[in-house]
Amino acid sequence: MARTTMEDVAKRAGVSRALVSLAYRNLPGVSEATRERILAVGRELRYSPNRVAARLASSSGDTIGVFLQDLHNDLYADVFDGVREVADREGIPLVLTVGELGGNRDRSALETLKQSRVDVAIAIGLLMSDAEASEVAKDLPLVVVTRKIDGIDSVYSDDLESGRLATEYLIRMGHRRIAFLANPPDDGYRGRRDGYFAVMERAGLPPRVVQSEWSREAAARDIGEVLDSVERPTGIFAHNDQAALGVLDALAARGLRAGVDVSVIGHDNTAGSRLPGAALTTVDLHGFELGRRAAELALSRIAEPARHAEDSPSRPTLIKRETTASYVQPITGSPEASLNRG
Amino acid sequence: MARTTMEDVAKRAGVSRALVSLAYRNLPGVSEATRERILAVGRELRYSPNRVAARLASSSGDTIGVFLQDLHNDLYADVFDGVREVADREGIPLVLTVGELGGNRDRSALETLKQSRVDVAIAIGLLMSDAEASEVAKDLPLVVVTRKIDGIDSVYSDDLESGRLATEYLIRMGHRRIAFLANPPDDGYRGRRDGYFAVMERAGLPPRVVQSEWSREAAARDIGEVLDSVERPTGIFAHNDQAALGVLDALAARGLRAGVDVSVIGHDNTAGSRLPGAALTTVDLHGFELGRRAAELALSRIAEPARHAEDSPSRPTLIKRETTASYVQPITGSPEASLNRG
DNA sequence: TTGTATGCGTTATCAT
DNA sequence: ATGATAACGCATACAA
Repeated sequence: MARTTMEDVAKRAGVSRALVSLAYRNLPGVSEATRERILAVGRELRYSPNRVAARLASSSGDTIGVFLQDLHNDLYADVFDGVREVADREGIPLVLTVGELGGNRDRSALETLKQSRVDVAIAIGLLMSDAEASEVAKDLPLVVVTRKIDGIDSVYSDDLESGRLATEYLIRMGHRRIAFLANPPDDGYRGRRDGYFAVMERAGLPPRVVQSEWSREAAARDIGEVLDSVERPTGIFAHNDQAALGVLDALAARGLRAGVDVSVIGHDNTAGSRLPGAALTTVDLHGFELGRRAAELALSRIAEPARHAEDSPSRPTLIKRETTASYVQPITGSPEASLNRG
Repeated sequence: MARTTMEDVAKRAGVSRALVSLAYRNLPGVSEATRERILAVGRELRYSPNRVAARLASSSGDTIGVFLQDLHNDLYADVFDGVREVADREGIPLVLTVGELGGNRDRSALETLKQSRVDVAIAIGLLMSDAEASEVAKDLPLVVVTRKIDGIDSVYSDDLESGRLATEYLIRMGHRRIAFLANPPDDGYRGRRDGYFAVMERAGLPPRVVQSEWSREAAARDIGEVLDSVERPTGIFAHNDQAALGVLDALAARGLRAGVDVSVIGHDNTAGSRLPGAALTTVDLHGFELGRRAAELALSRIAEPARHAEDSPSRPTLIKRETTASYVQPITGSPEASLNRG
């Protein structure tokens, strides 16, 4: 099965291996006639070039590795699409590797990429610490996406701005009790929180952070406790859409209406957020575009391995949908009312 | 950068390459002392084994290729998780390849897998024709998932049963005008439609098929026309969740309420369908489990390359949520009323 | 245009 | 337990 080698084809076609190699790669140096003949023989013998051997022999591998943190997160799929668009354009093969929700697989997945001798790896949604990433980057040129790490090519959306956009919007809508549903406190991924804090402080409002994990279920559970408290927030900014959907779950479970009883903002503008039922207000970080820029950086890294690390930041956009609404002050002396007096 | 080879380590440790190889693979034949020393030297030299070279040299590659039709479809992510669970257990590396919504990439993606010399490929959501797949399978052992092809290992859920489950449920809920929103008429993927037809015929109801494409947007567009017609269906069975969500879009755009004005059933029980807003009634085909079975078949194919192709069918499950409800007969002489007289 | 020789970094066989 | 050496299938610099 796929046992025939270049040698076989060469012999059968009465030429040397070198010619077969050139013929299959559409390189100059072969007359059109012999190329035809070689390919014909190849088909006849069901020859299939061995990429493994090719990559080992070739000095100029030119391969890009891609690490995807989670196949269930649509944002990453968007980013991947962007990466692939430019990889296709350049005719560069992609080698994929997939992580796992908590980030426990980051290390081994990147290790696999390194051992596969990709020239550079695009890491989408990496969770390992900055220090660990820098360590990896010593042996494997990295381009991190949705994140910024000093000394490493970084493609990201301005998370501080995201935090500001979301929080300011809620405040403008009249909300005062605004909670931030936070991701686990790993390195990186602090911008949204910082933006939230900055705006809350400037507005003289008390921040309220709800720690959670990397899953919709955890988000529903953790925000649930807060929803059951007396001082229930009227606005919630979740660190990403998955978490925001968890908030919607928690609201639904309590008979509360998103966009009516509580306003919710997510982050990423993922496919799920666009759902007619969800209609989640969210912050778009333009995943496809991030992917394209990451691939461009990867290419430039291949072309110039020793160049300085580059940053490629961009601005997020607020997408207003139906889970946010103006805060309407309750009629009686409820906790909400007293808050507004303060 | 990752330039040091086994040779370097061997030299530095004062042993032969062979020993280094054995040491790194935890194979017997190396004394514990020298193994330690070798690994120590390896770390010191930042040595990273070259998988490419290893796979070329190794006779027993034992690698599984995985083709994913679409990164945006959560079902495939579930299947992948299942595949990976058993691959991890067996310590077998996975090589990934990603397709494209219409299926235009099926061919080249499988070709890549073949050229990468994987021992067997698990094809998730393949769209190419049975004939084409059989052709590919001549050179690359295949395990197709969510599909059944004669002569090829097939892991699938009984789609005929899915079609029956969904259609019968709608009929039991009192619906009479039930439409099927169909996927493109490729080879394979006919079961749901056939099940729909069978049940409709048995019930003496006129079937109504709405042809569509592989995307949510197309589904919204195509079902939209039907919704605007006079003989609007009261129940809609969509070939998968993506399409069903498109139906929800179309309903929302017309001010119609899913589960009230029109009942909708999807297929796959994908994460999106569980959304609180969507709350889509759907058919679960247990993706994770499909993935595990596919991986098992792949393993058995590696162990016994010449064995006969095997089928691994399973039964789908109806998941009742909120987009379906009993059909309530309109009061006046509307089209609905006249239908029920007939 | 075509052919030859050498190397790529391993694994695996066969000695020692 | 350890070492020398032949594959593995191809790319490539060089010679013809």
